[in-house]
Amino acid sequence: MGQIEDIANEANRCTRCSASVTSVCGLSDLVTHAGIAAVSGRRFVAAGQTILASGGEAAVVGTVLGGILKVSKTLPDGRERIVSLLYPGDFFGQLFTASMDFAVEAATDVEICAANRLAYESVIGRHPKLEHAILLATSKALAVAREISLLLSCQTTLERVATYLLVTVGRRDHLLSGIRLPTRNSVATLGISRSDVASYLGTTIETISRHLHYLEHKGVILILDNNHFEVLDADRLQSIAGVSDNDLGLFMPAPVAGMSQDRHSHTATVLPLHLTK
Amino acid sequence: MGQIEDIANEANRCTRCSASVTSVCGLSDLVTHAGIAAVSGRRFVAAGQTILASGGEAAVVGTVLGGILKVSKTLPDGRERIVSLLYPGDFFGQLFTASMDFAVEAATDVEICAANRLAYESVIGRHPKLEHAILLATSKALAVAREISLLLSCQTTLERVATYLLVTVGRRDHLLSGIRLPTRNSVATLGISRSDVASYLGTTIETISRHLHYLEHKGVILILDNNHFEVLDADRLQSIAGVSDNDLGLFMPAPVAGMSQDRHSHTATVLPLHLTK
DNA sequence: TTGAGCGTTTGACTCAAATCAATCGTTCCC
DNA sequence: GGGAACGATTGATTTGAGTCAAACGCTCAA
Repeated sequence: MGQIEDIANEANRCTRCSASVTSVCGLSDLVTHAGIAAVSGRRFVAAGQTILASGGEAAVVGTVLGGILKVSKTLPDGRERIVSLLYPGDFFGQLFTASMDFAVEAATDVEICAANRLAYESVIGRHPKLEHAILLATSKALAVAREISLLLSCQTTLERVATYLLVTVGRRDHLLSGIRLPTRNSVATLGISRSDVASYLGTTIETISRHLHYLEHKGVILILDNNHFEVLDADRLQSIAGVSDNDLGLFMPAPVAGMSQDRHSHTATVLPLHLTK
Repeated sequence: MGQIEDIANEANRCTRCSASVTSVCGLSDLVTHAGIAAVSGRRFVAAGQTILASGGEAAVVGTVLGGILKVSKTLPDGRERIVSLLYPGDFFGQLFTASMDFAVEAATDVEICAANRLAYESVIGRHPKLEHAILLATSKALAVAREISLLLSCQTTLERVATYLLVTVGRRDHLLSGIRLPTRNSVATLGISRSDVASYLGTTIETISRHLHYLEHKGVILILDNNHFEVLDADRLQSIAGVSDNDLGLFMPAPVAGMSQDRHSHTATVLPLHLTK
């Protein structure tokens, strides 16, 4: 088999991958695809398993294909805080650092596409397009992390619970249709354990329980079971959450192509700071 | 003047810049330096001025040369929350997005090196090394943002104040010596207004005042004036803060070369990423 | 010198949410 | 069927920290 066929073959594994729509693998370039595919492999990880330990070696990086990963750190006093949740299409791991600042664990049973970090870095070195895609993904993760730190310090726990429900429903709608569904009656599936939700929202399971029942009592949601909640009044839920559509949108997955859509869309605009050198 | 001289001239403006040690401009490559210099210019901004408005056009990006910038968002109810503080050497602004997710304002009188965003992006497109440096900076900003969200949701306000003092002192020591000073008796200079500190730590000026006086009462610090605090017992302060050395280190500036030290620490000028898998 | 203006400190009060604790409901296994 | 194990709920209590308000101290200008 010739080199061209080799590349095409490897690349196919990526282009046919469901994650390539929203992940950093979503690149038009076949050669890049082949480069990633050559060092990557699919793996199943059971819920609760640690993929990368906080403070441990940053051995692998990769993409979530299915399930939910949590990025967390356990404090000296034993409490664990989840600083980020990663969904299918999200990149995980840390590049260009020897040791992990945070742990990466499976919040549910997950399927990942993983690569040796150094090998992946070498692919990045050969494919600027890939590095660009990763920069975009990292930039977005930064915006999300800052938005979360905003939520944590400014919102009440009720507002956080409401926001989480909205984001969860929004994510599902987003995945189903690509656009916001006209009907906003939707079911939020937690997916992760109640204690993980509590850790992510910086609160306790008791408080979450109270707020969920409060929201049901007010007729805003319907508790179907411990993991499923039907949103009856999305507008009311959003007004309780106190966040704008815009801010909610930050949490939604965005196709890689869309992230840089404005890059060449218009010519240079005027600089407000009136630049001279 | 020939082309070579032109490049050398432009590049000199960057290589001689004090920020190039810790900023994304810290690149060995003269051509890249020249590319950045060609689109960048120095600017003074008075304290309180807005450089980029939240939701506004992401018109410029750049590097802090002196002073402190704040990255913030004002909530619908009028309260402002600072999600990040940027010090000399830090990159500011958002790349590859049309509108700003957060505002960027001068917390003190600042000097910046700014560039039109689109022009800068085009430099990035021509210089993968620059994009790589920016990826490293963004990755670090992400780790810091997550660490902050950890502090906000897990630590008491007293712990946050203690952590802030430690980080402030540490940053000064860091800048002075490049390494940790043997003596840990140091003076923390707030630099920014008390209300900015409060906003950054997710608390109020009253609470900060109380905790500072509590720490003085306990003999851990000495209040010199409203902006200067001598740390008398750094170990005790750290045990009150309840954070590890490692976590504190995340907040310290790191030379760009050092950030990727595990990759090509030996030869800075060689083409990056020639690692085999 | 005086007083306006601003930021800081201090005190009193309130409240959201954590903590502690008991109960309930499942599931699963002997 | 019984009961251990686990998670979710509900209640009672405590507390950290925000809010409100008053007093203090400093700077600056008339």
